[in-house]
Amino acid sequence: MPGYYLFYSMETQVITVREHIIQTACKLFHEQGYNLTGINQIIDEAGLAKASLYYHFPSKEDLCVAYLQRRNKLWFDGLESYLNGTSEPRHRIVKTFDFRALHLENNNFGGCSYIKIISEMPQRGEKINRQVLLQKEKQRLFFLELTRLAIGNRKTAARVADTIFLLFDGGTVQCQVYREVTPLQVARRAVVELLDGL
Amino acid sequence: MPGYYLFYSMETQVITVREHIIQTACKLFHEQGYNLTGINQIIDEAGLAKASLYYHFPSKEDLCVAYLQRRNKLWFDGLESYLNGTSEPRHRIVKTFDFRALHLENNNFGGCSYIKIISEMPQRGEKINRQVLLQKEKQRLFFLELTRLAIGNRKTAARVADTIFLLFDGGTVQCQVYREVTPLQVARRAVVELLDGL
DNA sequence: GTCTATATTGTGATAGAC
DNA sequence: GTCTATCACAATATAGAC
Repeated sequence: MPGYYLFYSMETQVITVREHIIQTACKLFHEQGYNLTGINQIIDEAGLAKASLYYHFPSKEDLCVAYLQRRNKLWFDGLESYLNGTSEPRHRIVKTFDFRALHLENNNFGGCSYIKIISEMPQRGEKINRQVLLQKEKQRLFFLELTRLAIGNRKTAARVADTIFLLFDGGTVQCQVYREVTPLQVARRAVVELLDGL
Repeated sequence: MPGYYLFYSMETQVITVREHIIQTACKLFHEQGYNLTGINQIIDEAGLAKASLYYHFPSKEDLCVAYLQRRNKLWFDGLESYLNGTSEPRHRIVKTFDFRALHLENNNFGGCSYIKIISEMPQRGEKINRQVLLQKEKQRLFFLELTRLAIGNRKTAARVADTIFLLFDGGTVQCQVYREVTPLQVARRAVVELLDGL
C-alpha cells in the first residue's frame, strides 16, 4: 500500500493520506467556513501538493461531502459515548442537549455543519443536498425514537419529537450567534417541562 | 441632486443610485449567499461601473451592513402590516409565526439573513458582528414584550419568551433545510400549547 | 501516488480621465 | 459622480514528468 501510513493524527496514530486530508479539511471548513477555505490553504496545512489532493478527491464538493459525513460520525460517536450508562429515555433526551452545549463549546461555537453549509450554498449541489437532508433526518429520527420510548407510542409522539428537534436546532443556532451556551440551557429546560407536562 | 432619480425600483418608483445598489445587493446576497456573490455580478445586474459602487460603499462589508439593515426593515415593516388589526398579544405572537412562514415562502426558503451571514463568516468583522447581535436582540425583545402582555409580567415571562424565540429560529432554519413550511407550523402549535398551559 | 508548473477565471479594490 | 482600465492576488482544476 504505497502512500499509506504517511501521516500522524493528533492522537499520534498512523493514518492514511486520505484520512489526513479529511481531518485537515474538517478543521478548516468548520472554523472558517466552506467558501472561505481555499484548496490552497488545505494543501498548505496538510503539507502536500495540489494534484495529490485532487487524486484523492475529484472536486472540492466531494471533499465537502466527506467533511459532512465526518462531522456526523464525530457527533453521534461522541453522543453515544456521552450517553453510555444512561438508559432512561427522558434522561437520554435531556443529556443530548447537555452534550450539544459541551460539543459547541469545544468547537468554538461553530454551530451545526449542515445548517451552515446550506447557508453558504443556497443553490446546493445534488451530492451536498442529499447529505444534508440525510443527516438532518437522522437527527430527527433519533429524537423520535427516544420520545416514543419516553411517552409511549401515542398519536402525539411525532409532534412532541419534532418540537424537541426544533428546540435543539434553535438552541444550536442561537448559541452560534451569541457565542454562549445559555440558549441551549433554556432549550433543555423547555424540553424537561414539555415532557413533564404530558 | 446630480445622480439622483436615475433608477426605477420594481414598483416603478424613482429611486436614488444608492437605493438601487442596496436593492440589487439585497436580492443577490439573499439568493446566492454573501461570499458567492461577487462585486462584479452586483454591478452587472445594477448596470453601473465598479468605481461607482465603491463611491457609494467603501467596501463589500459596508454593503453587507446595509443589506442586513434592509432585511431587518423589510421584515419588521411587513410584520407590522400583517399584524395590523390584531391587538390580542397571544394572537400577535402566533400570527408572527404565520407571517414568518409566508415570508420564507416568498423568499424561496432563504432562511434568516443574520444566521446565514454568521454561518458564512465565522470570524465576522466588527461591523457585521454588531449588526447581527443588534437585530437578533431586537427580535428577542419583540417576543419578550408580547409575552409579558400575554401572560403578565411574572418571573417566568423571560424564559417563556426565550423559548418562543428558540422555536422561532428553530422553525426558520428547518424550513430553510427542508424547503417547506411544516417546521414553522409545528413550532406555531408548540407555542400555542405553551401559552395555553400557563 | 506524488510532484512542479501552469491554465483560466474571478476576486475586492483603486487611479485617473471626464 | 460616473466612467474605463488596471492592479495584485486567490480561486478551482489539470497536464505531464517522475
